[in-house]
Amino acid sequence: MIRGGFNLRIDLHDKGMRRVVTRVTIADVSDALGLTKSTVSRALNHYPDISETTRNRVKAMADKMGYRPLSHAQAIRTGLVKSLGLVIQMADHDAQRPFLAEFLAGLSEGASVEGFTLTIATSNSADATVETFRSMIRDHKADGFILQRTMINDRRIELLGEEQVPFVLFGRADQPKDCPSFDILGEVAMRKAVLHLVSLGHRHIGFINGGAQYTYAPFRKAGFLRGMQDAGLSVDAKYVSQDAVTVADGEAAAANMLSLPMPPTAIICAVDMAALGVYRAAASVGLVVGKDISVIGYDGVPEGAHVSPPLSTFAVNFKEAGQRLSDLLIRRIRGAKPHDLQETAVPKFLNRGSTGAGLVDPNTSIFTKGGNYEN
Amino acid sequence: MIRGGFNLRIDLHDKGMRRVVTRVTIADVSDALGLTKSTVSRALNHYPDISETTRNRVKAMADKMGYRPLSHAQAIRTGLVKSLGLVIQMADHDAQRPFLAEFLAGLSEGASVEGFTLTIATSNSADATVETFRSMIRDHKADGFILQRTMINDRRIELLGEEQVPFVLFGRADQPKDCPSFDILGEVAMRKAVLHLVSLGHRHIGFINGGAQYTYAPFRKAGFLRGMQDAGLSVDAKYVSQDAVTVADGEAAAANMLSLPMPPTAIICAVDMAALGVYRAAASVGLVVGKDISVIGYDGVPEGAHVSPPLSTFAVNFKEAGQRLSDLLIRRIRGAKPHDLQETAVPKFLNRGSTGAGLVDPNTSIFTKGGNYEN
DNA sequence: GTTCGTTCCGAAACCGGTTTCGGCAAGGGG
DNA sequence: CCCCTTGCCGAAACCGGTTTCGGAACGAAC
Repeated sequence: MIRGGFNLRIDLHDKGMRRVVTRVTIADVSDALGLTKSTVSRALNHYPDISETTRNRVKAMADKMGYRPLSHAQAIRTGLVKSLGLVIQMADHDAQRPFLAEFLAGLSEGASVEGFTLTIATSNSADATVETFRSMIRDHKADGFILQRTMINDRRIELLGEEQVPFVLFGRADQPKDCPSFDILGEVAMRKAVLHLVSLGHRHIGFINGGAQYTYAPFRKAGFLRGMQDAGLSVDAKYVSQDAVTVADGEAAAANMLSLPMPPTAIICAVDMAALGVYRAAASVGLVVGKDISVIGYDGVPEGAHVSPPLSTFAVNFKEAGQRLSDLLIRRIRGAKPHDLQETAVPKFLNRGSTGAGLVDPNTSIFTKGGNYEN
Repeated sequence: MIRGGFNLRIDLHDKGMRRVVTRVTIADVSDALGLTKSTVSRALNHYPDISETTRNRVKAMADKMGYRPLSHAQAIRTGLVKSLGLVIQMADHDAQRPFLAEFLAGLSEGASVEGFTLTIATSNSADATVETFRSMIRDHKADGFILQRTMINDRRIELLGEEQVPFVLFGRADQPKDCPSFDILGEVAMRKAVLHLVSLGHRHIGFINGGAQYTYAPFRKAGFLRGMQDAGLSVDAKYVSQDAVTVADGEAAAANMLSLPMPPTAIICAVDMAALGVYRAAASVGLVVGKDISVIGYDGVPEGAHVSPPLSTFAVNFKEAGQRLSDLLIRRIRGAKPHDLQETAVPKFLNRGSTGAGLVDPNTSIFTKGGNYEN
């Protein structure tokens, strides 16, 4: 069996003399200084029993010689591979897919700041996802994991909890598990959407919620209800629909609402793809979006910018999310308490033209109370 | 400094006795068999100096005990970390972004079959990309790299060549460097697009090429020219445009062509985003796509399915591409010759409605010769 | 002038594997 | 019967780091 790897290279300097060029190791550094490996190691790892003078000499020599510890060599003793794991579960309706690149960019940036890398895997089903996690944990491919698309009764949380592996959620856990997390406050967006429509004169507002298995759904619905309440409007169950994540889902749900005796003049969707379905339902009954009916989505998918009129929606900053998640996870790996590792952000409203005046004179203010959902 | 990592866990079995559960190592296996570590290692790694009997005993015991070698422990001796590297350079116009998930899925699948994982990083510029590669090579984060979006005079190829690091191209190299690669034959698609339009009666066909810095551009243009030649049509330089990768680029290029004395009745775009720009240019001069003017794109971006009429285009199977690339790269890492590691595939035409009859009676055949571009 | 406590570093074990080297036993040829 | 392969495995070094342990040197306290 031949020695592989490209850190062992042949150099053709010295008049054709083949010379094996190997990387500079900790022993090279210690030899150059007349110290031992252990001293150099401790000096570089901030052990307290190394004098400041020695530490400085070591540091100087180390980067003069271009020494960089090999993370997988460190790993075998420390148990830390300096890598963050991400398992991407493929789903056709996944609205996050267009943003995967940005999300990864954020994760990667956040990780590289602390010298971590990103190890990713994909899977095709929930079962496969759990198996992939098991395998990555068993082989210690990462020191911790990022879980996107938090679900209700999430098996990943269960598994990682049992195995005592650090993780961080993109989203919020349904149970009060006190998990490290970063979440976008969809409820704030949904409430804003309601108030925006109300200010345009709408009074009959429908709501099409997203995937029922995700924890975001109850939050977004709560935001919608809160907005309606703040506007002093009552909510009829017929104007509220569930579990629409695709264009077809959205179209069906909207077709239903639009066939009611008193159809809504505006529809808010918890996900953009459903909102694009509303466009189709509207078109098929001869309604012009932005005029006869107002639509507001959530996610900021690129398709929304190319329909007519462009879909007003709430854009999520996935790059920032990724960056924050990496940071939180690394701190978790280093021992921080979950309670100190919970952050949230607010999505940005993109007012692009799919909303128009409602039936009521916009000047008729009906606001009765404030509420703490603002921002 | 405290021992980190989650492979060292506390188990609370045995009536509250805290017991340290450590993973099963090669020494555990050899002890259980009364053999030495070295024998077990060689047995599992197909060394020829181990008897078949012993090898079978070792294998049986190893998976009875659930032994799995730690890849980073192996790495320090073998120099192989069993990981494939991918550096994603972010660019606003990147048409591959919507397909990143599929691409990663393919890469991940292809990698995991051989026990490899995927290590990814992102960068914001060409310079940053090169620096990221340098850093990943220096720290040996991967045994080889996948290079997507092959460019003309690609600095990544240069660097990886110098450093003698295995890599594989998604696309073809401009110079005859004999690199391992997987590529989609855009030229076949472009030729098909021409012949399709010609069969509909079009005689004045414009071509808007994609990013000039990418190696795909000359190929796609060649395919267009070949199609025109095969159809016996001459090509006027005014009907050929370069370097359009965004909607705005495509719109500008199309506006130009449409303002010519004899505007084209059909336009082929090397990238979908440019084709979406053609839609806009057409609309602004009152032309209806699919009727007054035909448009064909390339890539299969999701936005194309949501415009009206849906954009006819060529879809690339990114998942397959990723899977093939992983396979080729792993074989390269294991020593296969670059010459044996070159594959291609053909994109699939999605005839969705953005093309219509041209000015000439479709029954008037003008085909004179075949050519070897078919498929 | 001991004794004791610090400060700081070296020696050596260790992590979990792989690889080299050598040697024992069995078998074949002379 | 001896020698020389050949097959097969053990012993030990090795990979590049980290961590434990112990002790030398020094100053302060008694």
